[in-house]
Amino acid sequence: MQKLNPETGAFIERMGLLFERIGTSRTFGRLFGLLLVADEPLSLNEMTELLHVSKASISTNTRLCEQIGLAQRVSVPGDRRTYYEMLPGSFGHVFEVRLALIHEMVHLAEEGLKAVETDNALALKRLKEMHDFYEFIGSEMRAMLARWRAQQGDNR
Amino acid sequence: MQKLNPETGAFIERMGLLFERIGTSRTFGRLFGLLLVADEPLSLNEMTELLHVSKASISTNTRLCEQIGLAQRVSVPGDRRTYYEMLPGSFGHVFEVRLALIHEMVHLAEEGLKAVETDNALALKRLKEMHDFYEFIGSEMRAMLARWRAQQGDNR
DNA sequence: TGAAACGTTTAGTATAAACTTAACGTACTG
DNA sequence: CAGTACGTTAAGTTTATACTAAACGTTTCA
Repeated sequence: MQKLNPETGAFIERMGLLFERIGTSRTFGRLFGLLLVADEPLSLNEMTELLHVSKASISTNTRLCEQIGLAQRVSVPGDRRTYYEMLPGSFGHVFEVRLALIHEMVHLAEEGLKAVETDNALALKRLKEMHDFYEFIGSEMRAMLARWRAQQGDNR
Repeated sequence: MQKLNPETGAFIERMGLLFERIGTSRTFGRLFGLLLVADEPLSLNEMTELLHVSKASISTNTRLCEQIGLAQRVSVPGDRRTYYEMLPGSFGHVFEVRLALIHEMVHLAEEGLKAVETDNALALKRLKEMHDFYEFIGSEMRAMLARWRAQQGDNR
């Protein structure tokens, strides 16, 4: 992967913008996009050149990718560079981060129910709605993810 | 609602921090938290005092709440202030914003499939996974939300 | 042993987001 | 008609985030 065709470059930029909207940095999204379309594991220098981003930034973001479980390091005998490669199932990992937030919403709603005055019927009603909503959504989403993974396992 | 008890204040702060993590401003999250626990519609001045935030910021954020469909304006005859009140079903609205992002992911995956070289089997495989994943998750989530709403409707 | 390659870390910088202050327009009220 | 209340808008400031440049430590090789 010495060079990107223009369409692929555009795809990577859009990944950057979209990931920015879901709370990561633009560079992180671009990097994830690059790893997604790579035809082979990439070294830090390659990523630096393809994305026109500093070595330091790539180093930080690749390690972040690895920690989250989106990419893995690949080593080659007789080569001291470290290559990175996207892992299958990454999208599920991205999704799990959202699931964790949903569960925090459930807990927070419980805190709220304990916090408000007992005669504040409006607040109690709304907090109960919040609690029930996120509990419902959270458990459904977890089940959904499990179904996806089972289905993926079958397709191997 | 002249004053907040300390626990409710803590709840509001946690709402601020949690909403910050899902991409809004901290103040927006606090405001949403305040509207959630309010025992009556609140005026701009009340919100300013309860949250210790400037009038300008409250004005901006209440209008944002209204646009998204989280709150509604309430007017009182013989009173020229505007009051705001949280709407039931707000959590579903918050959720719909996420759904829109999922659909963008599907589109972006399609762009990617058109962009990469046809002999890049790895990229094609990953982009297909991305596409199928978000399509699956997106349609399931939409169905889930519809189920929630139907169930809520029954409980009225 | 000295030089080069590689990746990390640190220090400094740029930028975007969101706040406050203050000015403003409009509409009531005495 | 002057003064006040209310909400919006505009200008300026603050802050956090994420970048780059550069120094660094380690390893490899001539």
